Amino acid sequence: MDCSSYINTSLDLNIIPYRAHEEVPKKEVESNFFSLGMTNFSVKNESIDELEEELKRVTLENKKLVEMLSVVCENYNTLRSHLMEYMKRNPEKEVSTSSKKRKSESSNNNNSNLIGINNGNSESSSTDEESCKKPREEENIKAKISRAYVRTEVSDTGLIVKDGYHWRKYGQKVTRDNPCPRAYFKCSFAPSCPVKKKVQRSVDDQSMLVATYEGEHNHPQPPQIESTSGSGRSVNHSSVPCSASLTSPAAPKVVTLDSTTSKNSKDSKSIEPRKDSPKEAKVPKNLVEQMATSLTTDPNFRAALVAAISGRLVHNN
DNA sequence: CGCTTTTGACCAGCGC
DNA sequence: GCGCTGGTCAAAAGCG
Ligand SMILES: [Zn+2]
Repeated sequence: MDCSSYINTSLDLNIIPYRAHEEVPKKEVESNFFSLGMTNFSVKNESIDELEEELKRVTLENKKLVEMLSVVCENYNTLRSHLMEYMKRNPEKEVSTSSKKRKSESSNNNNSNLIGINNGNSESSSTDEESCKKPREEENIKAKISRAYVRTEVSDTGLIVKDGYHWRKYGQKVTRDNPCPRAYFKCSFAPSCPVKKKVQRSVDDQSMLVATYEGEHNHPQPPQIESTSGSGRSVNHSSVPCSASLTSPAAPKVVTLDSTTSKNSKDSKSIEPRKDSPKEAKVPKNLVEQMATSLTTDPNFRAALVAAISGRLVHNN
């Protein structure tokens, strides 16, 4: 198991499209390789042991990097949800069908929107097939129902999806088509914020949480520190590491990033997103968070992000 | 002490 | 009308 995990990890690392995080650890790696080469020249037998040792260290670095990646993914998805909210509010004409009935829910299925949220673990992100195919029809974007597939550990029994908002659970039901219970959440800002969400495990993959969001937040995210412990470094929004390919409408298969090895039960069942270990404070994490917060609340930045991502979406189609 | 979670009761569509 | 099912309410319990 571990071996395969390691392999996956390094594979992920190869995919990492951004460089900001790489630089510091990369130096270490390079120096490791360098000393490794030196050793190789001098004694061959012992170099094998050292090789293994260096391999371990490099693997460790890989894990760190993957952790960073997951952090960045989380940040990205937070930003993305902000973006969705913004885009939906922009053409805001039809505020609410205020559909709480099943029939209207099914009728709303047209403009349902799939988004991915990184739960610190693997995540998948996909946008709705139809509404994205025709971004010209801006009116499709104002979908009030979005769906997120979140990958968690099977051992994690909690139905908690960290998306940056505070939720209050108000119900739980076992549905007929799924042995796993479904949890109902309301935004903690209710009733001023009418957003609700349902979270249920996928029938096929018990490690997959399906979160269905209804409505849009009419408030910024609560001052929640969103980086996971340890590796919160800089926030690099320029790349889109977590965007996954679209799902076929019938089979919601999702592409996931394998970062399960990096999150050794650190965040598995706690809503608390941070348990900052003081050791890792070499980097002014608070500064980074401040920057991220100011960015996410800056309408100019959001507008720019909207433009960039919508352009990307158009280009993809 | 205030907030959240739990959990059974209750209510409203829907199919028959 | 009746039963099934999904969604919500609200009192009690739990937690920091
Ligand atoms: Zn809200």
